[in-house]
Amino acid sequence: MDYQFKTIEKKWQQFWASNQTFKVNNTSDKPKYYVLDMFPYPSGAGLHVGHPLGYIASDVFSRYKRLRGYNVLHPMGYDSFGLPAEQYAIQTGQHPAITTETNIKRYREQLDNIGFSFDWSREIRTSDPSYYKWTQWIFMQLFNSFYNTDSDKAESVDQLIWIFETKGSKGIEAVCDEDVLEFTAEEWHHFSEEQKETELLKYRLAYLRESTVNWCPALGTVLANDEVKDGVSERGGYPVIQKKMMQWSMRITAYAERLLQGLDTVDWPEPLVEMQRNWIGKSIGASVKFALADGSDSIEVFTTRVDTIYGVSFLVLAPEHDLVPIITTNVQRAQVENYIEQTKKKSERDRMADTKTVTGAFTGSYAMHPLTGKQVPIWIADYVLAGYGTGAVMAVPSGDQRDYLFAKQFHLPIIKILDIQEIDEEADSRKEGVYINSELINGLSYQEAVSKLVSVLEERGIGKAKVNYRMRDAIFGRQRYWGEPVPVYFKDGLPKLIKENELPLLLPEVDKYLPTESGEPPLGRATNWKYQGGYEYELSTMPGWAGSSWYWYRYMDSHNSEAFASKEAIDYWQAVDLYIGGSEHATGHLLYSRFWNKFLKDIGKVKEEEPFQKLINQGMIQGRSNFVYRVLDEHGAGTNTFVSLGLKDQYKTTALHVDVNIVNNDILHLEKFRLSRPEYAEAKFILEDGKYVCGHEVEKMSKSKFNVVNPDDIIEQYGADTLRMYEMFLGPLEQSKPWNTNGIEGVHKFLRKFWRLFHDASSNFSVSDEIPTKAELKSLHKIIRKVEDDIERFSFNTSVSSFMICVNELTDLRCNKRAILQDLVIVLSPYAPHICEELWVLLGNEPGSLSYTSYPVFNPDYLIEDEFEYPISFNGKMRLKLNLSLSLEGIEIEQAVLANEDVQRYLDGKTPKKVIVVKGKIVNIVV
RNA sequence: GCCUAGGUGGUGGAACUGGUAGACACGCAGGACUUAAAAUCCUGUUCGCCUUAAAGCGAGUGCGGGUUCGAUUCCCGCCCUAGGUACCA
Repeated sequence: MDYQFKTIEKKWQQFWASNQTFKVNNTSDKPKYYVLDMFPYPSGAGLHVGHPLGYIASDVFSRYKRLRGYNVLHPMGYDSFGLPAEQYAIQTGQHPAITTETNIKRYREQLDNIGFSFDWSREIRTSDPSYYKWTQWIFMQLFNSFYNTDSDKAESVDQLIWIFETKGSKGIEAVCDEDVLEFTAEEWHHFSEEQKETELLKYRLAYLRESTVNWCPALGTVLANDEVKDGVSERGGYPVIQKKMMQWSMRITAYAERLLQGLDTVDWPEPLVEMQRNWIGKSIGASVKFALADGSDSIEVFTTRVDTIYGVSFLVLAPEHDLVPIITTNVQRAQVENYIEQTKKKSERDRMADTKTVTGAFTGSYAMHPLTGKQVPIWIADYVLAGYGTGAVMAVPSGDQRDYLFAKQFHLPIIKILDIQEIDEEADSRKEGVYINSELINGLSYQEAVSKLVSVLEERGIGKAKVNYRMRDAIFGRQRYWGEPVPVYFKDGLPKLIKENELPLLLPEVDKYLPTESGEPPLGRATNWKYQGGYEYELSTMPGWAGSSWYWYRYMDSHNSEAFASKEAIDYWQAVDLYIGGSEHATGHLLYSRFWNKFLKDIGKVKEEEPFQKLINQGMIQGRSNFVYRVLDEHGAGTNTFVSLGLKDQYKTTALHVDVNIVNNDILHLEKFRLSRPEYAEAKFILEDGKYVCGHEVEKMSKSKFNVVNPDDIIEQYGADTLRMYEMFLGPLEQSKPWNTNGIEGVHKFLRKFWRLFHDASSNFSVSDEIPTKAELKSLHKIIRKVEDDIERFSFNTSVSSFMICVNELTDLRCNKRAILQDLVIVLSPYAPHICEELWVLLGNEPGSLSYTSYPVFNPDYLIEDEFEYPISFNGKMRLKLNLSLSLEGIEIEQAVLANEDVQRYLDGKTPKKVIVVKGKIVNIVV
């Protein structure tokens, strides 16, 4: 029989499903191995060929690990809460749950077509109440916890209450808001219930806080940064301003140091670790208080360069800083208010990105320099961000470039503070030389100055050494419908948890998925949605990252109704051994997940400090768009004539995207093009060599660019095994690359050639039991070792090439020996499981046993060589090759090479200056 | 702007630890088989120069420099592209 991939693939997919071949138990004699993919958001567009890349890699790896004797957990599910379904609901009125269900069905069909070895009995969906019940439960634990910096872990708020009751707030070691009260145990007892709750909220890990959001007054809603383009809403183009709002937040900053330390213990790509380090942004410095000149208040700044304090010539506050309205003088008020208005229109990213234009406003007030007592003016500027540090900086123009530009722009003094500083053109941030113009530290070096200053500041109570993190607490509320409801109601304006046995708090029905007329989130539309019939529920929902911050535990025990996963399951599976996903999650999902994981560990629910031991980023598959060129007439209007790429320069044209699915190797299928749209029915073409050649460009894969390639179409034409191998063949897993179906023929041909090894000229199955030759064994053992090495270092593309080489060799050797082919089937099976299952059974093995057989043992004896073809180079340029025995040592090789007449011809009578011999590698002759 | 990664033939890529640049494929060109097509197989294919041919010469891994007997690989500077930048997931 020919290679009938359609029949074979359907057959084995059904076999795996009905026999539950990949169902895995939470107990086994084998060592465990947990392979996890970042689960997908089921979008309406379905899977495109970019999505399965990581899944195929992890599937190859999982299948390989099974062959290596591991009990492999390899699950899949859906991150099914999210904005797109809600946008669609807004437009169509369709309930997001229905859209989501449809999309998931489609995803599942598409995933099934590819032949993954997932254990589908463990499937999860974050939007399913049986799942989000536990997301809400974790929220409740966070609400009920505070971070004890003494024990360095989260502890129960009951514990905190006990401390307050017995000792008051004095000496409390906890991460909390800045405005906490100081009180004695006695005072605490006299607090009203309301005062107590207000105070406790300042310590809870899930708490309410005022934070800035993109507010679109016209739409009456908060927008994601994604939905804001150039300061206006993407939908409708309405103005967007920055507005403060009470929001649920997560005190992730409490975990900053542990999140940083943990990075040293995981096996992640270094760039990703670096991104997380930068995100956490630990900086060691000092906080310094600058008293206002009138003595009414003080401004606290954080600086990493306390040594430059004598170079301070002004202070800069973020425009949002609380003190700004208070200290602004009447003379300056109009100017300051105007500046604040301007700032509100800019997003934080715009403010950071624009370093060219220097803007700011003078408040009219002055602060006192804490050491010299001199007056320094207080300005506001948008390069200072309210959310970072204290929202105020001491400006040192001689040492900081932004301060330098600011000082130049507004004619503020620039004070030189180090003898080596060169500040004619720009700021000089070096820490070398000795200090000048710096009273206490004149003549000292950097190290000496820092320690002296810190002790002086501490002594005088105006500053102290401080560690600052760039990372901010994570906003946890979304003014959206399609997310987990927050299990909180309000009593007397204070948040209270619902009872645990009332979980899940179900998402209520609403008439529309829009904010209410009064600007409340969509949940405000739910009728009769009140706790115990009277209390207001929290109307915002949880963010997208809530459900994905713990999901790997749910897979361990996905049907458990008593706990998010049983203790036994958690103890057995421990951490994820291999996690594959995109690097776009570097600082979002991966940081929040680590945070929740650490929290769950603190409260004794899980064992691991770090949830993902090894992590691999798969690159993004970009689209490869094709273009046709429409000829323009003399008025610049489009005609119905299209000119081929090579001739387009002779005409005035516009490029139009054309569906890549009607283009083959950049040649347009003319009939399909005419049929693609009514207006193209009569299209005329100017061809080159009888063909229409399309232009191409690499862009994001998206519907609007007509460059989306659906895996189903590829599978229909070539089969799942071809798709799997081709995705791996495309290039290194970690690298981003454009999808181009052009090369797929080669992989498909390979599989057919592989199939033919097992069949005679008339397509009958035919293998022999003869003893293999040395050459055949060499070919087999090369591939056994190569695939082993490649999979262990996640270099899947090079394996595919090697398979091709191996099959080419065996074809040349006319090898159809069972002793070779049976092992080759096992080695190839992680990549192309369907064809291998079929051949495995044809070879006389038990159906389904291939997945759990053993990977062949590599024997190096078959690869030993006694000769090597040495490349002989002259001055590093390879000129010829010489076959020499590998038993020869350096000097013998040199003699043999120099004795060669071709070498002598190249030398042309000259004596070589030097001969470099690397045994088994190369000979280089320097002339 | 900042953080991170990448740039090698017409195309995807290989070269794993500083040692033969372009493996393996696609495409293209030529050929075999076939009534024909599909399928399959064979040969060639980095560019330029020279040559009837064999062979030979020169350049070449984004650009400019450096280290080295030898650099796609290491160092310095620059250009371009992609991802992230806290409410897309």
